[in-house]
Amino acid sequence: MVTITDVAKLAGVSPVTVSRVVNDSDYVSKATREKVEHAIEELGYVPHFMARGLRLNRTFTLALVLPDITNVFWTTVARGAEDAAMKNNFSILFYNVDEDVKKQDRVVDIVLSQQVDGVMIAPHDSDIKHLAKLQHNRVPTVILDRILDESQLEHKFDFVRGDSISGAYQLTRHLVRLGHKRIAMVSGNLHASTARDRVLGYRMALQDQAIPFDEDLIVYGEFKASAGAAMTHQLLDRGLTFTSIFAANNMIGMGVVRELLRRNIRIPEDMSIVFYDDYATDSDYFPFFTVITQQAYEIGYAAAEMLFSRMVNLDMPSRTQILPSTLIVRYSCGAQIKDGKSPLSLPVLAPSEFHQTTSRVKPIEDFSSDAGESSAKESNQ
Amino acid sequence: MVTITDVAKLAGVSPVTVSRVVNDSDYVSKATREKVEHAIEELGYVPHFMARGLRLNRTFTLALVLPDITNVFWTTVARGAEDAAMKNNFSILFYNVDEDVKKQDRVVDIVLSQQVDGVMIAPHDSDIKHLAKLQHNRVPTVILDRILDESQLEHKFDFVRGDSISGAYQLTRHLVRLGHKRIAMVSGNLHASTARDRVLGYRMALQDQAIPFDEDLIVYGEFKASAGAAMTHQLLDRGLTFTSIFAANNMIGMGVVRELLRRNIRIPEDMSIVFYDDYATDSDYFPFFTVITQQAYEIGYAAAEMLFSRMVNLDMPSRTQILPSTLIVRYSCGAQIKDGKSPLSLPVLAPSEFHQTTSRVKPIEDFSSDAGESSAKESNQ
DNA sequence: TTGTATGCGTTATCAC
DNA sequence: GTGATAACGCATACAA
Repeated sequence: MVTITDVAKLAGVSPVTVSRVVNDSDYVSKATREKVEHAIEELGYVPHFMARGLRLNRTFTLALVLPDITNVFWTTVARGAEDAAMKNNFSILFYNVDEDVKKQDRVVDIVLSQQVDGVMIAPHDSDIKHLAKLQHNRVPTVILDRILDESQLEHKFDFVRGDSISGAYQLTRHLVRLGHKRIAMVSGNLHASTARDRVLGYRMALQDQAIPFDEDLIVYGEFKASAGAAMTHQLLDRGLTFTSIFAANNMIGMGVVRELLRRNIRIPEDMSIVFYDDYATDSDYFPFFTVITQQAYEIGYAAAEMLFSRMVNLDMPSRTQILPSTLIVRYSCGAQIKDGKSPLSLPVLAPSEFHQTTSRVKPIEDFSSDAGESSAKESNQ
Repeated sequence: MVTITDVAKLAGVSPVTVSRVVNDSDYVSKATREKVEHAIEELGYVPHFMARGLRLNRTFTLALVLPDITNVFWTTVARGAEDAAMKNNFSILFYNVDEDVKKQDRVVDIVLSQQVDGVMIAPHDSDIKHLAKLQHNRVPTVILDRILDESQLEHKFDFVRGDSISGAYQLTRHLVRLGHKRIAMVSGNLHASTARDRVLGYRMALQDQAIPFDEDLIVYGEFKASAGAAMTHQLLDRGLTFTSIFAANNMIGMGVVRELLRRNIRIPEDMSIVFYDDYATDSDYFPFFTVITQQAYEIGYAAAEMLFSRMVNLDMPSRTQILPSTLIVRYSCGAQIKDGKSPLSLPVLAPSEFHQTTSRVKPIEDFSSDAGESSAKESNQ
């Protein structure tokens, strides 16, 4: 590897001078600057971030700790965070923790070891003590998406999140205005404040519209599609009457749809459905479900920016930034039916048909894929 | 920050001994080991990766350079890579380069500065010279998803990708078997080998089925939804006859759907459509489009593993791993119509209605969102 | 089994 | 303007 010393030798100067050129610090005569730049070019020198970091006690790296990058919501948050980071010449280390406290603990330790300059994390509730480690090491930290009970904590965190209560309120009110009185809720795991807040917003909307709350219309589970399907199954088996379902997030919503399809329950003719969180990056291009959409990109972007300002002043008071959500009305509720429009209607299939039609066809074998390449080829996975 | 020396002092040993305990290296008596571990616990010591890395010339970090994390395909690749990395106690730095050569060049430099132990990159074709920097610095590198012309290169890269030719072949053959003879293709940017290969597979399938190839049925553009819509617009305006559209990836596919909807062209009654790449993480939960799906997770996982093996032996011959793709038949082609089944049919709306129905409703203002918090609140974004 | 000395590549400090 | 020196935290070689 080519070091600052190599460059110095070639340019006939001292390493310090090279450093000054690289960092644009102090005064360097135009002549020597050019000599040095030439040498850098010739040798293909790139500064060694670790060495610099060791010296400066900075890594120019942020950590992003998410439940699962596979969810479009988090994906978009990540994109916002990365753009903000890149703009400031920072890199992003990302970790998936799957709403798993153990994984989260482990990742927090790794993040501390990595000496990142800031952490953005959507934490599991029951992990406050471990999160306190971040404070103890004075690592600037922004809590994403969720609320934490900070009563046990010495210092307060910074927060960036959407407004789940208001969002759930809007979504529920929308259903009520369409005439729904029996609205089931397929909720997330209560360890996350978002799940609790969405239930709260739902209840507040019902109350405001003088609709009785029925506890049996709520089911709780993981923020996953499989859980959404399972919860819907459970809900339907209770034999209650309801005309619409509120899915507590996009993954759950997918599961709800799946289970309804399986049971030949049509959307929206037989059952209306709304999601919290949009279900595709650019879902306007394929509009179907009515959703509350959060400003996911902005949440990520704002979180990174909040870290940068925090780095400048570690002792400023803690801040909370709440970004509004937006109701996007599409075809998955009963409204359009009444208006006589032609809604998107999901297919009604017998379970057997369902599996038949979404068959997986084997890849062809009679066809060599590797056209012009002669490199070794493996097919193990 | 608490260092190895602090621990040593508290435990009454030398720093080296602490190092030995932390790294499980050499012999340490049980008694001292316990003393040290106790001290570590008490002080909350975490090893300093940068310092260690400077010494060992390793960072335990991989770089993942993607076009755009916002695309579910890349998201899933990222998840696979992260899981594989985590399993080996490695972290992942991720970068979006948006098919932009400039951004890519910049990121390659950053990645070199970061001294990562390996790089996974889905590169822009016209950037071979810059990619060669990675080889020049002997950074293990895996090329994701694409093929590169390596003729200018001193060394060869490792590759992990799906088989675009075969996949496109299958997708096209599927359409032909359903009776389609005029199949348009909305292709990606030809700088990516995937775009070229998908066109190739498409042409080969046509040829094998003795269907004439019509150059005017292909349009080229970015791998983005907006581009997909624009290309479809362009294609439709040519006034040609065709019964189906092959979208070269999921993003493009979304754009195609959008433009068809805008023009009141029904899917699949008026136009069949297939995508290369699935359009949602768990699209089985919301089955609609017929797609070729790649083993995205496995691609990411395999790429990381390939890096690990490369680290062990930098001089082993270069490898190419090609993962098969799978055709998933759903409702977006003409097949189900002939069978008399009830397909999912996208809504037919006049453009005005379209915008009306997918309206964005303003968030409610008469509702205080911040229930129990007293922290400062900002609303800038 | 444990400790001492040294250096990884960089930059802050101080000297010239 | 430029250079010498020291230090960031850690792990290796070698000594004890």
